[in-house]
Amino acid sequence: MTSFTPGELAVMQVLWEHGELKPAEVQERFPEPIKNPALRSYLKILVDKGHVSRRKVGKAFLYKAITKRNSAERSTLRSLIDAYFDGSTTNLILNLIRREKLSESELLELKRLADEPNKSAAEKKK
Amino acid sequence: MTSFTPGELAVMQVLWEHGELKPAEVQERFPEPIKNPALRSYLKILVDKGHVSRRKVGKAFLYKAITKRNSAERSTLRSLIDAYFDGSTTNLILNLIRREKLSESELLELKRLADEPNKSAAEKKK
DNA sequence: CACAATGTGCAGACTTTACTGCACATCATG
DNA sequence: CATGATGTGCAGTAAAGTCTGCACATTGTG
Repeated sequence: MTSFTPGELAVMQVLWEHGELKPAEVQERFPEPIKNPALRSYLKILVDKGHVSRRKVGKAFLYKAITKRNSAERSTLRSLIDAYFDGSTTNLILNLIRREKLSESELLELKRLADEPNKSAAEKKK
Repeated sequence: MTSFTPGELAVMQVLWEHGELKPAEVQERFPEPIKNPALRSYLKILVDKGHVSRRKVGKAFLYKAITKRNSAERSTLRSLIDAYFDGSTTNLILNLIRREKLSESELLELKRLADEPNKSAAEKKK
């Protein structure tokens, strides 16, 4: 059950996007201003929990995400669906479609996917 | 920005589903076993935050959700979409459709909705 | 009235998150 | 080798979230 606090998630986002970084580099790319020690505190927590690895390069450490973005995304979606959509992904999809005004191309894409579910499933891993 | 802690959310779920309840009734319907004082502690927090109202009936209080399920659902979805789908609801929809194997009837419902977006959009607002 | 059953108010304790501060380590370079 | 820039380790504070304990209030029934 992969779940992150807001602070942890923000750090993971940066690492997912940029790969292997030093603390100061994560700090620069952080969505809001954050002090270096605060940022390092998050990194330590994530390393302790096993979501991030680090290796020494020169005098500093490089940090890298171990937990994949896709995995975190799925487990977050899972709990949202359980909490609000009776555990049914289809309920969520229908709800979103009803709520959203989709552009022409988006509708076409949807119809294409709806028409060819097996094909899209097959090409998931290329 | 409506957001709940796990404990608060569990209480809200019970109230959303069952309407107006006494603490002991919420306790009975709670997803896991929970002691009465712990449960009441959650109720108090939710009342203090304005998400739940209560009124005295006999010697006890009846608790009722003020914040609507729909509203909490939306703001949770919003942060999930911002965190994992570039802020695009359509990205989420496409991702879900690609990931999910849908049944025949679900596909038909999807196609129907995709074909008549204006109708469903029109009857929502106004 | 007495009393058990049911409920309430409230003061906490314990845990997890979120952050701060500072002394010490490494290293290029003048 | 002295120094300043850059990093690290670690202790500690503060606030939020979770949960407990217990004294007191209300009500139905004998």
